[in-house]
Amino acid sequence: MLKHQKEMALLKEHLGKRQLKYTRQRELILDAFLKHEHITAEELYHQLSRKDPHLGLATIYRTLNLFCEAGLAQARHFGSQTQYDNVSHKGHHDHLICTECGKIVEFENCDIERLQEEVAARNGFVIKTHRLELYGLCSRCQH
Amino acid sequence: MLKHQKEMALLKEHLGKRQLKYTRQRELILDAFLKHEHITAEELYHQLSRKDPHLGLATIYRTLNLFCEAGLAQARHFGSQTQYDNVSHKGHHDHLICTECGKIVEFENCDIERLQEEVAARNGFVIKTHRLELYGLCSRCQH
DNA sequence: TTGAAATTGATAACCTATTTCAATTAGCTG
DNA sequence: CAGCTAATTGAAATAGGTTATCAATTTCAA
Ligand SMILES: [Mn+2]
Ligand SMILES: [Mn+2]
Ligand SMILES: [Zn+2]
Ligand SMILES: [Zn+2]
Repeated sequence: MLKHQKEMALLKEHLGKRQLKYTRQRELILDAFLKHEHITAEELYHQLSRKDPHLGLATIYRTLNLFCEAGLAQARHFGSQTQYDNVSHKGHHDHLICTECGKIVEFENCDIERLQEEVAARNGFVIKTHRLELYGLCSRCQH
Repeated sequence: MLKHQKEMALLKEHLGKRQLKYTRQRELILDAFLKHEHITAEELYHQLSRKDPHLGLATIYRTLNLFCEAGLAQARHFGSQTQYDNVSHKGHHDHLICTECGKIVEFENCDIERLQEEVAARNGFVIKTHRLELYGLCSRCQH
C-alpha cells in the first residue's frame, strides 16, 4: 500500500494531458512536499539535499509551481518568502500573527468561510482559494 | 485651505516625538501618496520623477515605511510587489481577485470583520490590521 | 531500441527592497 | 540669524528570493 496514491494519480493525470513527464525528481519532491502542511522551496531543498545532493533548487521551484498548476499546492506569500500549502491537507486554516514577537496562531472559522462564499456569489465569483491574515498583538505583547 | 491637513499633522506629531525631521521630500511624497487608495513604491517613484527628477527610489521606500510606522499607510504584499494602502481612505476594503483575467473587486463586509474580532479575542489578540483576499474566477472567466 | 521532446542542474540574470556612505539639510541653541 | 549636530538624502552597492538560459541527460511513444 503506497502512500500519496491519490495525489500521485492526480499529478500523473495532469502530466499526461500536457505531454509532461513523470520524473524521479518530481516523485521525490512530491513525496517530501506531501508530508507538510506548508513549506517553502528553500526548506524542501535543504531537506531533500540529504537524499539527493545533486537536486537543484531551480528544480524545486519549477516543480512546486507545477504542483500549483496541477492543483496539489497553493502558493502564498508570507513574509519575504512563498509558502506552498499542501491542498490535500484537510483542515484549511488562516493565521493570527503577532507583529511584535512573531507568534503565529492558526485558526479555522466556518462562519467566516461561509460569509466569504456569500460575498463572492454576490459578485459573480467562484472562489478557488483565499487568504485571511489578522495582524496584531498577542496577549503577552500588549503590555 | 490646505489639503491633507489632518494627515500632515499626524505625520508631524509622529516625527516630533522621535526627533525626526519634516523634509521637502517627505511632504512631496505624502502629498502624492494621499491621492491614491493604494500604490506601489515604483508607481510613486515614476509619478514623482516628473516633479523632482532627483528624488531617489530609496527615499520613496524609506518614506513609505515611515508612513507605516506613523499609521498613515499599511503595507500589503500583492503579487510580486508591496502595495501601500492609504489608511485615511475611509471604507477599508478587502479584495476579490480573478486568477484568470486579473480583475479585482473591492468589497466590505461588516459581519466578517466582526467575526475576525471574535476570533482574535478568543485567542487573546488585539487586531491592528488584517488582510483578506479571495481568489477565484469572475463571471466572465468561468466558461 | 530509437529519437524527438521534455527535464535537469549549474549558473547567470532578474526584481524588489534594503544598506552603505559621503554630502546635504533640518531644526534647535545661543 | 549663525553655528552646530544629528537626521536625511541620492547614488550605488548589496541582499534575498525567484526565474531564465543552455548544454547535457532522461523520458516515453513509436
Ligand atoms: Mn479560511
Ligand atoms: Mn477587511
Ligand atoms: Zn506577541
Ligand atoms: Zn476573470
